[in-house]
Amino acid sequence: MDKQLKRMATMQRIQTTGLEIFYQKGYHNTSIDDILKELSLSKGAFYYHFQSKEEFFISIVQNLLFRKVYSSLIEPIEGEEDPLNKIAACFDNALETAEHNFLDYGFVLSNFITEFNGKNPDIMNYLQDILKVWEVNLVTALQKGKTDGYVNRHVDSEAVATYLISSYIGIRTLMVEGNGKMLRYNYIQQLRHYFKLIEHKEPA
Amino acid sequence: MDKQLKRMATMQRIQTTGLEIFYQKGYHNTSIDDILKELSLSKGAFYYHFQSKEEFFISIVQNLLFRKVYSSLIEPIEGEEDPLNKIAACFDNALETAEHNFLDYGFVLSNFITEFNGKNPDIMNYLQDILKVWEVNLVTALQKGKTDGYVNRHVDSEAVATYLISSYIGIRTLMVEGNGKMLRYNYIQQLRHYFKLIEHKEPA
DNA sequence: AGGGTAACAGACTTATAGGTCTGTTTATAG
DNA sequence: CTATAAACAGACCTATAAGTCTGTTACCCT
Repeated sequence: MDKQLKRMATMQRIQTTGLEIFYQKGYHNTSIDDILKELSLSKGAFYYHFQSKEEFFISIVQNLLFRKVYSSLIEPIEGEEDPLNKIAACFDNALETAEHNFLDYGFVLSNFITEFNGKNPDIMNYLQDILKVWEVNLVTALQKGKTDGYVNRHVDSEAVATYLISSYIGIRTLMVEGNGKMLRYNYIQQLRHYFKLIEHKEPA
Repeated sequence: MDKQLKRMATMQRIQTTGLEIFYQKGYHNTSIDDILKELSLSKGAFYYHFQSKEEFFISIVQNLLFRKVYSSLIEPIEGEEDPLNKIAACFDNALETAEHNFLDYGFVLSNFITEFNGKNPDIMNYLQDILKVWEVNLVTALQKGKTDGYVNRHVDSEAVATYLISSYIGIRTLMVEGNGKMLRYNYIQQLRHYFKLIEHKEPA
């Protein structure tokens, strides 16, 4: 009984620091030993729990990465009214977290997408699934915003979602260079500016 | 006399296919042998011309990468009137090129920034220099647009530039997943939408 | 024409990284 | 308490990749 728990605990431990180091150094630039060293674990332990480096990474994507993106970028918007303000607040919040990281490595998801594109279609699918969920959720929120009178009925929800995701991925990529505060401020300013165009306007 | 030319030609050859493969597979995932194999050249040739893999990569960044970004994203806007339309056309053009690549690997510059962030400050500087040139050029174009009566005087040029670069980096990252046509269409649509807000409005 | 050097070939060295395998510890069941 | 299997340790194997070094070819200069 307790064995199962211990097993899960160890796997979680390895996955957690695995994601951390993969995020910092990239998949190809990280060795299994790098992760094991951090945990003071042995090769035997690792390969007892995971079949290979690739299978290990996929398990991280499905478990930790998805939840990470979901809790920070999807859940805060889901089901809420006034989607535009919610999205802006959610993005601002996520960027604030990034800004206060001493050394920021960008948006985890897009980093991996960049790294695996054209190299590993299998992993790419798992990563793009997360993107899809995000996009669908944004579109749903925008559509709901229309019926609730927050979003102009003439806007193309899918196009807006694409544009939002693009800009977010981009600003997170730019923020790695350091002056995150300025970038965040400018970005949110323009985002809110952009939202003025697509929000519902009361007929005068 | 001719020696010098031959030297330059060979170096160019190695650099060109080097950039190609680094772009496709990433820096850490490409070996010198991968490049040499493509060229049917030997280790001796490579290390005769370049000191190390890193120095080789930096030479590529300074020579080829800068020119690539410059000619496709900076030069078409430089000095032109009506900056907003020019920028939209320029972006659309760049995205069209990407769209028609059978297998797209994203925006070269941001790919490398993602890969080297936190790992090699030296290389990062060279990469960010290119970004800086791009940003400065966009800001200049927007400012000029103000005096020429194309851009609203109240817009924050630097914030707009940041926003533009972000969205472009993001859309290029997204386009790797395949349906580039739809993404490009949606993106440009929203971009032009956004531009309506910051363009100069004639007082009624 | 031939000596000398630039340009290149390719075997070799060394380090690292993914993965295997055998042995040892630990914990639970009977 | 002990047999047994899970959980882990760590030496080992093998492949690859960066970089070195010696030898060879090609071209220029006098």
